[in-house]
Amino acid sequence: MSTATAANVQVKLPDGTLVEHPSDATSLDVARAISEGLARSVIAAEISEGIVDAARPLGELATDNQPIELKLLTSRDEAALSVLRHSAAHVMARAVMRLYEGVSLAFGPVTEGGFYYDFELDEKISEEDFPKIEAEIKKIIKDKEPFERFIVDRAEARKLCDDLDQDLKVEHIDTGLADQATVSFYRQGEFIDLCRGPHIPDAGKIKAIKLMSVAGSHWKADTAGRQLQRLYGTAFFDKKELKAYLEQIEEAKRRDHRVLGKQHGLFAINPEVGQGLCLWLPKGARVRVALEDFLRKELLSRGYDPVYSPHIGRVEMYETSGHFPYYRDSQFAPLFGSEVGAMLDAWSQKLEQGTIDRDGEEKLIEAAKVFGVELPNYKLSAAPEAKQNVLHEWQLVNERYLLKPMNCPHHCQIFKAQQRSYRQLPLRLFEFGTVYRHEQTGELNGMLRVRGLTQDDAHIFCTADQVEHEFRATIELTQFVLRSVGLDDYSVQLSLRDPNSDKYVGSEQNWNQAEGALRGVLEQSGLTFNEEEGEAAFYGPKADFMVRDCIGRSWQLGTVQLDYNLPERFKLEYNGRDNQAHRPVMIHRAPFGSLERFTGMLIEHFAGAFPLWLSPEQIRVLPLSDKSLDYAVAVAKQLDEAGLKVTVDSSGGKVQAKIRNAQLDLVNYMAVVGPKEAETGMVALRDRIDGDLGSMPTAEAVARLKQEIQSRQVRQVVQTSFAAAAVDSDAIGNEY
RNA sequence: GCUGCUGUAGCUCAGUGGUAGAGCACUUCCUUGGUAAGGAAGAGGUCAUGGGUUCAAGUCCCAUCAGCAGCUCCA
Repeated sequence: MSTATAANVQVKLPDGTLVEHPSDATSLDVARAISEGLARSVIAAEISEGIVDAARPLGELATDNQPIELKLLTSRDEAALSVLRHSAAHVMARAVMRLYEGVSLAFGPVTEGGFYYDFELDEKISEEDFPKIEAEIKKIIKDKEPFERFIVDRAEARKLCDDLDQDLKVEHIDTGLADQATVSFYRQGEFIDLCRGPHIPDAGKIKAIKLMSVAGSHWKADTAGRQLQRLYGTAFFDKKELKAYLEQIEEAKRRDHRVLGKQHGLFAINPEVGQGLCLWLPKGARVRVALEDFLRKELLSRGYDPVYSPHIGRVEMYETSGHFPYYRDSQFAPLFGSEVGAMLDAWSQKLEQGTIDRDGEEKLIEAAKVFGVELPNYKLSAAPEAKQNVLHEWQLVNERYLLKPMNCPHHCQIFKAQQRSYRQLPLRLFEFGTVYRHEQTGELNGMLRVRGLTQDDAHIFCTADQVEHEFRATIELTQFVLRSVGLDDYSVQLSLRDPNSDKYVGSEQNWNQAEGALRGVLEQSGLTFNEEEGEAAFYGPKADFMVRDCIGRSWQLGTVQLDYNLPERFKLEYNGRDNQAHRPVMIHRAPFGSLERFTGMLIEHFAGAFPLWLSPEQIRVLPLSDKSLDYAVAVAKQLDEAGLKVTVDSSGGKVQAKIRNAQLDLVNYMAVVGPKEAETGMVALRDRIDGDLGSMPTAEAVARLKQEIQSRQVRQVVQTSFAAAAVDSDAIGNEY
């Protein structure tokens, strides 16, 4: 029985104590009743419905007669950082509006590392303007004005935004918020913004804030829509955390795989070869070979069969799979057996888009004749679809090829190439398959996003009963692979379809079955995973591994995808125990994702200093002087025969210089050899991390290195961690 | 693809409309050494490409190409 009256509310604190306050009291009052110091440090409050302003009257928060379960959030709570940052976005927007004329506000949400606010204004903001904006921000913070929340109905809100000349907000009230009866605003001094909140009690809580960058963006993410300016910033509860964050950014820059890749001769991309086409230089290729050999051996021992497929395939096959029409814009244009092919292709597309008239068609028919192509069945009066069919008939006979954009259709054809029995299932086909995708120029990024990439691809064909076991096995394989390269911090994102979108193919039943199977295995696995609607591939749900590297950045690496659709489209069948034809289920999986992206990520993760088993140069022999060069070469031969990646430094300098160069080249071990070693058949081993290890027989050095390689030991030169950096930006939704 | 910024020696970068620069790397010579830089000399440039303005363009303007950041996208 609650003792709360209409004028009082009961509050239950996390330790279980019950306190009673007047219903117009706020979380700040609750804190004040405990201690003044707590009241000063309260940022926001958490109740069962989510995070709310510490300044909200408790009476508004009570849903029924039950006590409010209230947790006071201070700077120590992770969720409080998002509240702070969103409030910082308001402060920044306020400063910008004070300094510039005609600022139209868009959205100002929290991001992983900070916050941004999108503005529409005529004047271009540049980084040179940051000091004056930051100065204005400091003034606002110094005034310690409170954030005040108020609620109005939609019509009133629309008028308020209109009066404030905030046309983007007006548009949003008319469209995005059309179903809301009332909306909330926050006022801070002269600054009023349509906002769901929550906010910090006053701007004085922002102890460290910095503008980071300015960039273009689009209103509601529509590239055809209005162009906005996006101002990025970050904020923290104290200056030390900001400093640590800025250091992390610097560290990330130092680890940039494009810089390290060039510096250490790992890979190159140049415009003469083509945008997004990666050249693996010898040292980078050695890393790749180590990864490939490792995975190939592992897959062979786990019941996979190696296969190979060509780099091009007929367009019709990709039409069957559904990829060709779906990804038309991000594929390289089809290759044609005849020059007229491209013309017919463009012709067909114009028919589809309705961008051709009778005159144009007649010209094209004439042009086709010039190429010797007669189209007697092409009737000008026919429907566009019928005309397309005529063109398509010609295209069927006169082959069109696509640079292979994915391996799945080929592997489906390999499944089909032989009669299949349930006894052969699961059939696991793997290939380091190189595929080509015409990614937009703006997407390209070193090795991380390229136009030609090699997937460590495999497709498992199995019965519905085997799905769960196979899915579990691929999850385990991925975990094993990640562990082997020293990546231990990861979670899984389960990507599901958006039931309201028409982007997805296949039956409702198949989708439910597939999604249920993935969820079930993940639940049993004990892995932490989150579900994302609308992130699935068009043919099936997927589980992606989100991996955190050693400086706290998150990467999407390995993927496992379930697919009931391609087997259907390719009419794949196996003969069951019942002697009936059955349709197999298909699992797509790639623990690395692509060799390019994975290697690029590893370069950044290890800052270019690969663990011994992946290292392109495991040991370098350093002769003390030319007098010891012959012995050095003999030692190198011994190391090479033992299977180690070894080089000799035959340059003329002093051994100190050779050591320095080897250290800078990130060679794992150095074998210093002089007259003393030559006499006794020894090497003076030096570790790049621990330094001089003393003299030992060459065989002992070999054994030591072989052991480290075999155990795939990961010894990082640089181990850094930045606790303060990342915030889960989904943890709080401050935008409508 | 869109917006903005950038493009000078192999690399990192200086360079005021008036003779193209530095450090590292490279080549040659000297030095022959014991755990993070020995010394000297030399070579290396269509200043991204194409136009334009100007007596004169690496420098100012335009276009193209490429890179970077962000947006959008990622089978």
